[in-house]
Amino acid sequence: MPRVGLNQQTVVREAARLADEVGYHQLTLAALASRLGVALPSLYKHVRGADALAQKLSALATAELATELTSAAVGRSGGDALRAMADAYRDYARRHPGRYPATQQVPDPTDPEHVEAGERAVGAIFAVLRGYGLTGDDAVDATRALRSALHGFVALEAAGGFGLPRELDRSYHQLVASMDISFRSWPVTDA
Amino acid sequence: MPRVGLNQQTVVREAARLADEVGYHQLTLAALASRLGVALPSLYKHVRGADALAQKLSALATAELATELTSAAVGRSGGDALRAMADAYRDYARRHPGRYPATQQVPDPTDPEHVEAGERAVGAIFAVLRGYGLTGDDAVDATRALRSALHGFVALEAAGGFGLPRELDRSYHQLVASMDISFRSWPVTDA
DNA sequence: CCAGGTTGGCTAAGTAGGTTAGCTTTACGG
DNA sequence: CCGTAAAGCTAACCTACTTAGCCAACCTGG
Repeated sequence: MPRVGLNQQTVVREAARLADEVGYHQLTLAALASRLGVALPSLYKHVRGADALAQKLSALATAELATELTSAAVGRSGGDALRAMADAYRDYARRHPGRYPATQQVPDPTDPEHVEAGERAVGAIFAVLRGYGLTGDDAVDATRALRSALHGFVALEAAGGFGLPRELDRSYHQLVASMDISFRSWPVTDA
Repeated sequence: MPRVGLNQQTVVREAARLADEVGYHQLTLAALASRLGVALPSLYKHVRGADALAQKLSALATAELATELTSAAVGRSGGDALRAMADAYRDYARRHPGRYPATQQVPDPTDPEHVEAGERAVGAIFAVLRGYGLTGDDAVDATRALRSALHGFVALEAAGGFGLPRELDRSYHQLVASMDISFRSWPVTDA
């Protein structure tokens, strides 16, 4: 039996590729093993099981997303940064339909890289909002609002929840523009 | 073998209850059958399988949500209606953590009740936005924006994606208030 | 250069969930 | 009160995940 030479990184990377092809929920250890040219139980030498693989995939995708959000915003500020980051967010979700859902898994506290990736992602959003002069509780609320809007749109779009795919770009731009306006006069109520 | 006297409605209703208790993804035909006091394959006399059950559950939950959204908005208009509907939306998702995810499934075109429920739900949102003077493409964009914001928040909240659950009410109210402001000056860009 | 030990691969076997086939028996309508 | 539609059953099989335990390939040190 010739060795294939896998390690955890190659396994998780291939899982990401496979997920993008067949969909997050169709990612299966059996398919992954056959793709890697190995019998299914061999995967257990590299990942502790299906749940652990999903967690590692989440760490990978979250790190990628954080990086793309960060670099989209670099050198910009205000509405400019917001639009660039929002476009990068949706773009990532569409280019990686299998990885994106993994980013919604809450980071495994025992995996420092995962935790760091999560912090980097929300940190990128936080930084953009600081450009609007938002800090403290206001920044927390605004971050949650922005994450909600972006994730909600992207999730509904991916699920086909908007019916006909026509004019989705325009709808998204309106949504982002409306958040821009809101952030300029945040907080929007004194509650 | 005494008959239990099931029919499709009782099966789907019990599935909804079970889903709320154990979670949407933990809903299993085996658990449902044992809950109904029946052997697993007997369920196939009432639903065509696990996928069909999920679809019927979606129809049920969508209809419930549509009804609650509609009655929250009745007799109100503008920001008042928006806030009432938004509260009803989040409230439904929290009271029914197992049914809510089912509402995101796109309606089965071959199930008239399901289709009607979906139309009623987005119709309720549409009606509130007409109170802002929005029609045509603007109303489409605004509806998508509102659905994105509400679903995004509720999904992230349910997933524990916001970290500590502190001050979530305040964050939600800010989000809704910001949408209210945006809708008053919609469209928000001429793109 | 070969002798270990480590480890990556394997097969076999078991669990859980879903599905189909086909039988039995209840319950109801004529 | 008989015949039949259908509600329930058991048995069997498929896919997916997991664990146990074996074997061989690779690396390292003597």
